[in-house]
Amino acid sequence: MAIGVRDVADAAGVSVGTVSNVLNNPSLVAPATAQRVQSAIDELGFVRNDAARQLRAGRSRTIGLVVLEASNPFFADLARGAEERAYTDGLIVLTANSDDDAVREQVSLDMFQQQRVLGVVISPRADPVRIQRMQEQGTHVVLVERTTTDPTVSSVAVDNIAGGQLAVNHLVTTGRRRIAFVGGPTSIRQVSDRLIGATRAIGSQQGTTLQVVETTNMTVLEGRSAGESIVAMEPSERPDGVFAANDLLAIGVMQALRSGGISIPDDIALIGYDDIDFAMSTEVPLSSIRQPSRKLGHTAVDLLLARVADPDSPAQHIVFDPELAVRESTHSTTS
Amino acid sequence: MAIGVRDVADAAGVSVGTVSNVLNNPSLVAPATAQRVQSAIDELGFVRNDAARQLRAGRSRTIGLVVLEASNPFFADLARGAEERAYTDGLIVLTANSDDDAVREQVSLDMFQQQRVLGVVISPRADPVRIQRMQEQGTHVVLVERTTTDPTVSSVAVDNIAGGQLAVNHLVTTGRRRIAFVGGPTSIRQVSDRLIGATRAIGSQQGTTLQVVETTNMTVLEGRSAGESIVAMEPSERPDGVFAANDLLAIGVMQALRSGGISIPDDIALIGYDDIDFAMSTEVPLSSIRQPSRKLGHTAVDLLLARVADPDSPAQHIVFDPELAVRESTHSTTS
DNA sequence: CTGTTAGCGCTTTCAA
DNA sequence: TTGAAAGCGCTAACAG
Repeated sequence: MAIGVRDVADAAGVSVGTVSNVLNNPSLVAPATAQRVQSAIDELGFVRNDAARQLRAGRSRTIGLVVLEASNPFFADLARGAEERAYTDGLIVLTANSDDDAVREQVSLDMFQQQRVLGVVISPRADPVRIQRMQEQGTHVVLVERTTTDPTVSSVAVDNIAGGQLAVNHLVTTGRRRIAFVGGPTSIRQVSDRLIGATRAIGSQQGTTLQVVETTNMTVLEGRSAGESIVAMEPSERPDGVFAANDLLAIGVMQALRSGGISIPDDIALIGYDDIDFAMSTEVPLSSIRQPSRKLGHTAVDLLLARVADPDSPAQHIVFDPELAVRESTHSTTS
Repeated sequence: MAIGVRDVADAAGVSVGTVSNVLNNPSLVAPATAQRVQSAIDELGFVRNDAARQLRAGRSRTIGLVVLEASNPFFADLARGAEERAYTDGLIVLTANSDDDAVREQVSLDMFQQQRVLGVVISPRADPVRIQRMQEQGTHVVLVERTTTDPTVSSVAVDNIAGGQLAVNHLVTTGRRRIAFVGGPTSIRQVSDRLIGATRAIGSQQGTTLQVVETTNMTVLEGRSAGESIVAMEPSERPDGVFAANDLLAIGVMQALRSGGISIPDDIALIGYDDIDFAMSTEVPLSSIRQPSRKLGHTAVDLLLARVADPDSPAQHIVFDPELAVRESTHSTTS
């Protein structure tokens, strides 16, 4: 039924080897023959079977990418960067959503290994043992936004501790004293690192306090409940500065505070994290900590391909610095 | 180097056929044997080679999805819906970004065909001839948000003409008379349909006018330039109601109008399209036309699998109705 | 219940 | 410059 090299060869009056050559090593084939074969291909509508190619090659031309949450613009941008980089090498990126679920992540990794991907780029989570095993089995791994003690695994990240410090320092500098950190679960490394940074910034300032409002995930909805719990606090207990572990949460917090009649930034200053495109378009433009998301994806693929090209090359660890983006949501009220 | 069924068989002291059976038809294998084989698999770290499986099966267990713009939350949601549906059947979704570029779309479709995907879900664009050819070659196609004259292609869509009407009727009902449509390129079917709907709504109302501000794409940035051009107009020429062809554009328009000192909705009412999650979180909460994005993805995969299961089943065409979501950006000023 | 074996469609030596 | 033939790793008959 399906057209294969055999059919093309017959139609062009050549052997299958020749057909393969016009496909892969055109220079070895006489122009006239190549022309004839090409016509046959077009006429019959021949489409190469990638499975067969891979089987021979032993490896596919794909890269696996596992993200925590594809609907978070930060990861969408990251994926974008990875795809762009892969595209220039004629590689394709398979994206999988873990939804921060260990099982789904495992399933995705299994599939990727079965596909014999060149390598895998993984954002947070992922069992270190599993990762090590994958590398032993020849599937290269690059970690995004997560460091590891395993010296054989490359990683690319943004300094989350510095980011947390940057955020809280900014709040304190603009006159806030009672800071709340909204985020969670803290089992996510990025979250705990940002919290560490926040704590550190608080520690170096007299008369400032930090309270933690833990969330179960990092969505707008969760942000809204966190915001509601802040609205419900005794005014004397209430923070005057909120640092949300990502922009989605911050947006939710903003919605809840405003509908609770609390003014931003007058009553409470608010800063997010990631600086997604929408941050500048929220009700009150949101201050945030910018991460080079696209570049992260791009660099992750770079690192991966470097190891594919030379498996003996040492693992690399690249860390980018976050930047503070100040907008209205943290404008100082006392000049 | 890599572990194959052969190695597992040797280690377990059985034949390759038996190994294959514990993998695919466990019920045919004696429990004790199966146990032994399983141990060998775990011990050796055997990972099935999907390419080989596919080669035998003739088809892969993947579905291809081509979207216009993965960074648009509307498409992200759509993809999400498709993935969820696919996951329940143990299928994986390969997502490709066309960026509204015909070449990239072609490349993606080629890759999908080479992978022998079960079928492809395509949002806008796509050459009808190419689609027909793909179907002839056995790759099923489902169109999203785009109808076709080809009776053999299934499609799922939201009625864009109705949506356009809904939007403009709402503007007119709340007292606006000089309406501007912001969107483009009009070569995108969704855009032209929404414009048709808008025109129709205008046509049925006395004393209303419609002007078109065409954009080259549908991003926040383009929206901002469109907004700036509106700000630059003579006040007497300026519209008092703007209908943006998607929310990203609307957000850009909002930014430009506000920084140009134009009040929303007092001076100009603004309505977008898609009702992405962020629409309710913009500076002025944005009215929009809601589309069941997730459901679109879900349904598209349903339709695809129906045809995979029974290639002779007739093509289906499902059309959802859009809904009006009213928020502050269009609140009537004159009560 | 288990073993043997013939390919799936392609690439790639090796000869001619 | 082209052809013939040997697999890549797996599954699915078919025998035993």
